[in-house]
Amino acid sequence: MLSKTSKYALKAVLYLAVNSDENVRIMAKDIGKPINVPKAYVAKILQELAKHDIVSSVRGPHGGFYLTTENKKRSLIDIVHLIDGRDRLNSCLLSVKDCDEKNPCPFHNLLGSVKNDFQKKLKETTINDLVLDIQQNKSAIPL
Amino acid sequence: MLSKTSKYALKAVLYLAVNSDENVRIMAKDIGKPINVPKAYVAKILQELAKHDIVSSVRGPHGGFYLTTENKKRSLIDIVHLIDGRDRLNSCLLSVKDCDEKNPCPFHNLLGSVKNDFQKKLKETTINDLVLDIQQNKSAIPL
DNA sequence: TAAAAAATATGACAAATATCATATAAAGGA
DNA sequence: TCCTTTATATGATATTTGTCATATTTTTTA
Repeated sequence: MLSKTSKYALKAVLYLAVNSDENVRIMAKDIGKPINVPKAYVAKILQELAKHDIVSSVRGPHGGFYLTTENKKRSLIDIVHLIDGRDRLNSCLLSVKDCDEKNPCPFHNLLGSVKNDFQKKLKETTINDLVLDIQQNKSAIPL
Repeated sequence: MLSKTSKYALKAVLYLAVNSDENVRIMAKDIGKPINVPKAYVAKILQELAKHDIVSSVRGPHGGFYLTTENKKRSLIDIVHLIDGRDRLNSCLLSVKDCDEKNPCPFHNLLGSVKNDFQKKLKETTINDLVLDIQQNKSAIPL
């Protein structure tokens, strides 16, 4: 449902959400370890995220990646859409070509609601929501 | 969530469920087209399914693949487990190492229920259930 | 203004997944 | 018994995805 890359992206963004802000930046090379993602790969992913304004970054000494308050308001689905494309989540779970509500494939009725739930949650949840959960001990880092 | 291969497997099995029985067999080469799966690949998948008794087969003239009434009673999850292995469905959606109910990762609370739903439905639904849906016009082939 | 520190851009390499091809074994019919 | 027809086993190739490396650009600071 989600590619490894977008899982990595979600973890990286959440890590930044918890540990960075406008004044505290984190370098790419320091992010891989705590979230269990190969560090060169996380760097590449962060670059992509920065390019699309999902995370912020500055170069040079004391630079790094960080999340602004604005950044933190984004919905999780933005991240997934950027990395995996919109189709991956939207398409029929069984990849049946002409499957939709009107003409459901046999798996559609069965799994359609699951898929909708999934999308809905990703859509409704912001990065900040997850940070709050962590702060209220409802869930735990490390990732 | 599901590999392409297990989607193909599900489609192939369903196709056989609808179109074959102990006396009516279908050759590998005739299955790919109607379900939109490369025909050499579907053959390979069917062999794997046959080896594990998810579909039945006979060789030689008038041979082919088919589903017995017993075969049709299987749950969909058996197919997925065989092809993708048990871990793929069970593991944390974000692949966080030590994530479980007791120590949920930030995505666990959010998406855990979706995953459970998904598994539950696959577990509870048999091939035959899907066939019935089709016969009652609740859903449609082609795949 | 030069040197150093960081992100950025690009692409090479590796691994996993999907696709295709072919030789072998079994079954049935002549 | 031999030929044909089919599945089976195996492996080669291609594609996609993930991983790693490096040269370039921008920013800061001395």
